[in-house]
Amino acid sequence: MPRWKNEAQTDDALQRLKREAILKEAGRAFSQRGYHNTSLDDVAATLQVSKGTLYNYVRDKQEILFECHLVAIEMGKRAFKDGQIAGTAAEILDATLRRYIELLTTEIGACGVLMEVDGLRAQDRAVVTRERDAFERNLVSILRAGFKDGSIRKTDPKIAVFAFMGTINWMPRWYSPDGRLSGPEVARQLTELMLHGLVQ
Amino acid sequence: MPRWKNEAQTDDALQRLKREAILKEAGRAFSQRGYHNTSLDDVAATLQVSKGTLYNYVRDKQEILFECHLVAIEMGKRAFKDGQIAGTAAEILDATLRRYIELLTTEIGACGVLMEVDGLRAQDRAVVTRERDAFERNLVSILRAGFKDGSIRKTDPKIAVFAFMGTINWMPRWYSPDGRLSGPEVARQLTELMLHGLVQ
Amino acid sequence: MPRWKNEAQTDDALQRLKREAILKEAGRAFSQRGYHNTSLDDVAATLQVSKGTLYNYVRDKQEILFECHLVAIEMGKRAFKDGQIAGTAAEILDATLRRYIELLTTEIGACGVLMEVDGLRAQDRAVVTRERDAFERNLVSILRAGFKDGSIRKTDPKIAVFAFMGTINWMPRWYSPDGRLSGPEVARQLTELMLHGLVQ
Amino acid sequence: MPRWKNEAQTDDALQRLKREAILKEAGRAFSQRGYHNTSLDDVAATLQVSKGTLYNYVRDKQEILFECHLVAIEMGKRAFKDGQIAGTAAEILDATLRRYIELLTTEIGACGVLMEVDGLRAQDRAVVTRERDAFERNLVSILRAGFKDGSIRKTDPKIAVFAFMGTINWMPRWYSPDGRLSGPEVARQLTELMLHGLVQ
DNA sequence: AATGAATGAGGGTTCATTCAT
DNA sequence: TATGAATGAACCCTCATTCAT
Repeated sequence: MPRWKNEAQTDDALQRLKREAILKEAGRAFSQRGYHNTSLDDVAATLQVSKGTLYNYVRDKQEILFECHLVAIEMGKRAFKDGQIAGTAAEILDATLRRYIELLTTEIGACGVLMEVDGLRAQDRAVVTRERDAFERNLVSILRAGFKDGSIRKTDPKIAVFAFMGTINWMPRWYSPDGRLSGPEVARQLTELMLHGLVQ
Repeated sequence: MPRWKNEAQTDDALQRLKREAILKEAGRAFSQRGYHNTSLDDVAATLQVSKGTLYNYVRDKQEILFECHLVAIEMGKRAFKDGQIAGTAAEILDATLRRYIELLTTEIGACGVLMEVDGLRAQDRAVVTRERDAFERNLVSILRAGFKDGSIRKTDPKIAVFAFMGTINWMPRWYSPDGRLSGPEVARQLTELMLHGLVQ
Repeated sequence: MPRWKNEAQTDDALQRLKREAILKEAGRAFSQRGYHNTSLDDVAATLQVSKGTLYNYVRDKQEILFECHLVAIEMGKRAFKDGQIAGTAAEILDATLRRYIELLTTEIGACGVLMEVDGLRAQDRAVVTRERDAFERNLVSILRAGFKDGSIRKTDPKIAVFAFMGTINWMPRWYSPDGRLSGPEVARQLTELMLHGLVQ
Repeated sequence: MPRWKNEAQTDDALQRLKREAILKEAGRAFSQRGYHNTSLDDVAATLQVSKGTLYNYVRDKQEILFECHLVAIEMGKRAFKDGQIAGTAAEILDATLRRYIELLTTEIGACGVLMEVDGLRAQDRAVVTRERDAFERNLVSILRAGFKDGSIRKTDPKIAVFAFMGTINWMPRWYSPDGRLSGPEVARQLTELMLHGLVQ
């Protein structure tokens, strides 16, 4: 008689809810301790469920990892959509990054696994790599637009993207939903840092 | 008859060279694939040596990890020393970060393990944590000095440090010594990004 | 579908029974072939179980060893309690030793590891050493009482205790529950030998 | 340039001396810490010799063990010879056991391995078993003679022999040449205990 | 659907043994 | 002969995964 954190009405919705609970908790644990430092025993224990039960909802550990990547990928796509405002490239970049970080903070578990690519099944890895490349290309596009419209300083766009990704992927190591700063606040500050730097 | 990549003159130097070769290759592998994704079999195979041989030079896997941390820590200390130039806090920060990145690029393997703290022996972890905290406090100090002398914009110093660390720790995932950009060039660009941002 | 030698009614009792079965078989093997000559593969194979299964019931090999020691220690304490009869020191010694041997023969596996102290975890070794010293001191006390009440010949008490311990610790090498002599019979004969010697 | 404890004149004698030094030290270590708890690294280190050097003098670790057994076996034979005095069976037994213990104390290392039979090569084990059986049969013969001539109480002779062996084989765990009691003194006391017991 | 026992592959570590120098 | 580096087999232990109930 497991104790799932959430309850739902229909049988089908219940199914999905349980699966989500597993993905969420696993993602959280992966983010904090790392994928390989987290055993499914840990995850099951936190959910007050037996380990075997997990396999009723997910195929294997790799699938969990893949799903976490998908969540982050989805957020990236969403951020680009929401960032399509009218304005200079710099303003679009600002809106996009801020939105991305805001979304990540709502489910911090998902994005802490972005560095875990080797753990993925080959075919899943292909998907993730493709999406991540697309994400980075999109960022580069915004940068190039900024070079053109003069709103962004000319720098090596790849380096800039790497700096973004590093800053963002490092978040799970220090951000906590219960911490001093709210998600949107963190998003605001990080984005400002990345766009305007420290020197005045 | 193993084939070590490097050769040396004296016996003693050879010993040290082999140990360094192991640390270097292991660090490189840890950086690229993660600590837990890298078996000592892999490391040994790359060095064309049997796994048992590794144990003539290192005590265990945890020691390798610790040594990698030590290298990065040493680089951090060195960066602070070399960054003690005359000038504003912003100039000092610039010099320090740039130097730090320059050093890291010379031995990129070492810094990719900075996120692997759980794998360390308890006593080693204490050392690493203490040093990392000192490193971050030092950065915060520079920032505060910059707030005072007016050379640095007032921002949350902790967030800024987290942004730095993320940017830097992400480097092993994309930087390659054989790549398009040299270490110093990467150092210059990343530092400029962090200090001056993207918006002009 | 492993085949445990014993079956039990309740689930909980089954758990304990399996653990006991492991400890018993391991103790038996340790006694006959020595701690280091016995791999957990051997133990698992004898129990017709995979090696991994053992770890559902015991933490590690050292714990098994420690538990064996505990059994023997417990028997020693029990022997002293049961030996507290009214009578001369010689009679008490006789009752105590006989009881000790009787108990040991009921679980011969346990006492064959008494010489394996180096394999123990440091903290467990401290316990075992403390208890063994207490056991030997108790025996010496009985001897000294015998010197006083005249029931025991004056001899070096430490040597006498060493002789006891040797005689007893050697038992696993020759005693078998299925052998010619029953446990109590062996206890009677050994005790008489130790107390009265061979010469008439 | 190894440092052997002993020096010798001829080349051949030197050879044998070195071999003996290895056997002695190994036997000592085996006795104190057990066969499997002693690595050849330990032995080599104590002799201030490299591990590889050992293999110039002994075939392998098993041979060392076998040689230790042989030494003890030889002592047993010698004890029987020297114990062939005129007198009752009890007196012969006394002389034999005392002599045996005296001899063992001169090279305490050798006898501490008597319980390590599983480590032996099959063919060596056959030799050792045969000799040990002969030794025990010889003791039983003396006992039976004592039953006849009335000098020894009628007891189960096998049990008595097991008691002897246990007492003797346990010696390496507590006897030290530098200890409070000399070898002959220990021999005297142990023998008296075994023959006359504790009760007066 | 939930359980938890069982499994087996994989990795870290030790150490006896070999071998080129 | 002495060395010590290298090897590989053996063992302990973890953990993702399966399966009978």
